[in-house]
Amino acid sequence: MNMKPKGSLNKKNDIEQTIKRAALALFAEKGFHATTTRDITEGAGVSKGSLYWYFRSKEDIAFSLSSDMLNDFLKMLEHARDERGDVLEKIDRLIKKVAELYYKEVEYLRVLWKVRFDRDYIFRKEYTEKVANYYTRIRQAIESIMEQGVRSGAFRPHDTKQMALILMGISEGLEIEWLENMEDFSFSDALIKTVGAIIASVKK
Amino acid sequence: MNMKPKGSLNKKNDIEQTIKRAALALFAEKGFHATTTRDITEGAGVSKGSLYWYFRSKEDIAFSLSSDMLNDFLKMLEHARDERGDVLEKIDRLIKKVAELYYKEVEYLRVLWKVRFDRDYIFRKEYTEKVANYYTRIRQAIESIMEQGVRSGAFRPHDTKQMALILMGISEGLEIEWLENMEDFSFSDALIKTVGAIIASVKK
Amino acid sequence: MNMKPKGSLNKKNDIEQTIKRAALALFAEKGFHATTTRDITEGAGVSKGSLYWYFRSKEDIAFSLSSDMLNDFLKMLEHARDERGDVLEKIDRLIKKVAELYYKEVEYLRVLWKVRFDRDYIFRKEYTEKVANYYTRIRQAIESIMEQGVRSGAFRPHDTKQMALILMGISEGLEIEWLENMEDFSFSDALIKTVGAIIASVKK
Amino acid sequence: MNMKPKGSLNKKNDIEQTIKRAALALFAEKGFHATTTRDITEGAGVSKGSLYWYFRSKEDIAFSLSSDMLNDFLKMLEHARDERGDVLEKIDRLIKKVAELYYKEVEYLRVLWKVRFDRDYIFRKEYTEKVANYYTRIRQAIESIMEQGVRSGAFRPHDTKQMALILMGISEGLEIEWLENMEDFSFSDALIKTVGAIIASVKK
DNA sequence: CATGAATGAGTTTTCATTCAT
DNA sequence: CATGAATGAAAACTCATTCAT
Repeated sequence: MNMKPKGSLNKKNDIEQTIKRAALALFAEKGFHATTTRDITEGAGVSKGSLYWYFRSKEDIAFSLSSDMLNDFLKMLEHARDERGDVLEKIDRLIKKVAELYYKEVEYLRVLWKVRFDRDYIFRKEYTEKVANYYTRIRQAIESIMEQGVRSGAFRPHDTKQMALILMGISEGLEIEWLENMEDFSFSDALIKTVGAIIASVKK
Repeated sequence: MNMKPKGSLNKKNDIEQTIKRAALALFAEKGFHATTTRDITEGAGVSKGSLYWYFRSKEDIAFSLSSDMLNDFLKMLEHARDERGDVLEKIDRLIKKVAELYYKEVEYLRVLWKVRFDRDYIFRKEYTEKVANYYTRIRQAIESIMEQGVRSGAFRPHDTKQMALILMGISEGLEIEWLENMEDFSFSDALIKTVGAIIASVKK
Repeated sequence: MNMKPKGSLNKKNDIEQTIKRAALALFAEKGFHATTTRDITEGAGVSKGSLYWYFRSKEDIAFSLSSDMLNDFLKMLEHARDERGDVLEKIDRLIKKVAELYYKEVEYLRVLWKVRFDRDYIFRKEYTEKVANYYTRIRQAIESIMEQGVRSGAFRPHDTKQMALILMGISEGLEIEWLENMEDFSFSDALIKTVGAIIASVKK
Repeated sequence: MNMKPKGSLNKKNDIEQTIKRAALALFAEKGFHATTTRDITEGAGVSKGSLYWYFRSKEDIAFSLSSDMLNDFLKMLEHARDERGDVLEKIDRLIKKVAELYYKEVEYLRVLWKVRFDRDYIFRKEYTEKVANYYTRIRQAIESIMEQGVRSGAFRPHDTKQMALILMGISEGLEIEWLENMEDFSFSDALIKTVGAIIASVKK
């Protein structure tokens, strides 16, 4: 017994993953526009036909990559939100996890940024909305955590939506500076320090 | 009185400016890639030939726009740096001015971001280096101001380069959130609050 | 029997050849500059994409055609050079073969001339050098044959390089006059007569 | 008295000549297509407007240059034809004069060749016919000289048209080789030697 | 006469996507 | 499923020529 029941499925996933890996590296390095489908197929060692068998379009690959990362990130946040325990500790843990994820997935991060301001051009509406949705849910998760803080008495009442946007902004801005000054800038230090200062300002 | 001094000179600048204005709006809306030279010439009401009479390439227009904004921003910072007076007050004034500039020139800001992560693809080396230079000088100006604070005893000694990168990151992150959530997010409030918190953390 | 060995391979060559044939006729008639890629694709009944699948550029097609002809010509000369036997007979045979080739490939000849004096403009360095190389090797082959004549005692010692250039010049000049006065000028007669007279002048 | 009655006319000719000189150098170096009207105006230090005041088109300049050279050449031939005296001496003198002219006007020669095989593309019909006419008259003049030789009993009867085309061809072929191998090829030597050999073959 | 800004038709080339094999 | 040849719309850019000043 013990037959491989999903041989072909695995193979399918293999090729799909190979394509994504190649595209990830290329998008991260050169961006979406500068990367041609030819670059991707050559990088992945597959044919044009295969690329279009597994993905509807170049855009689809980019969306898939973006989605993976945003999904991971969102899950992390929602998990933190749903977790019980002290808000301050929760935030501490979260920051560390976020930094960890970013350090591990720099290429994904790069792709996210390369794509971000051209979203409307790169993705069709269907996708753009999904991406926008991720960002909304990310913000909402952060908002919830801040609300938990307020409810628990750790923070004094404040405009939690505004605070969530600020916290997102901080994280994003530090990401950018980190990606452009990797040698002499520690993202995790900066994030801890900066978020710390902000949180301090709403502490009771 | 009040005669127009030089008809033809004005006309020249007129067309150049018209092209830049049209490109600004288009780049801000659709980004560099999605904007065709045809879009620009139609938007400006000029011919292809005129576009290429005043600019060497589409890239050249984008660079010119980016440059304008970065220049203004850099001047503001360097002016603050060279100004005498209390560091804290200086920073307060600066923040207000920056916010003012951004509110006035949202389109420029948008173009800057639309172009930022594709720089290497959009601009050739010659230009990329110039742009990179602007960012370096911007960081250095911020650094200088922080050093002034340390020397004057307002701040305790700290890694001013890191701090400058953090401050840039904060401003940038808030810009992004502002550009994407304009209705319910006040860039200037957020900037004041966030920078305030960070500065507080290095105050003596 | 007589089956077509490889369908798809043939097809590939078919299109490539069709493009070359169309370009040959057009270049010969109108020259390189007056022929647009559109002319070629329409003439060949293929799409723009196909043209650029088989050739890197319009220039590449012109080079390919030039190369074919120069190659044939060079081979003919080098074969004559390497052949044993009496020099005078060798030259006689060669002249006949050259004339034969030209009569058969008038269009190629025309393209060669249409392209010759704009080489530097039409071809980039990479190609120009290859073309220049052909001409050098052609001259050297002729030179070798003349040296054989001197060594064998058929010709008296003379500047063989100069002689080679003269012989090339004669052939080329007669080609030109022939191409422009085809009705009332026999290239092969003229070549036999003229080369005969020159050869006579170095005979012992 | 002694007023300059044709001041402006001279000036007119001056500019015209300046433009032609600049175009001559450029066409000789880069050819007709690679030379833009901008190159010419910059080379001549005049405005676009001036160029088009003195010449109807770029083509017109090229025609004017070609025409000058062909005219000089034709005059030389027709003068020789009309001159009395021994045919052989006449031919000797002519060859020397032709060589002299070519050595003096290499740039003109280059332009003539750069333009020759693209004539139909560069010149409109009106001009092409004029150029073709020059070549016809050149051939006819040579033909006449050969006929003189036959009539005077110096040459034996032969197809003088064919001979004229051969002589033109020889001259042209040697020109080409000379232009492409100037360092180690003497056009005048080669012409004397080659024409000598041909003429010898029709001598009685 | 002189200027040079303005024109726009026309050119080569790219590249995401398809589909017959 | 896999291949890669074939497609053609679309893009950036050039440049001879004109004409208002």
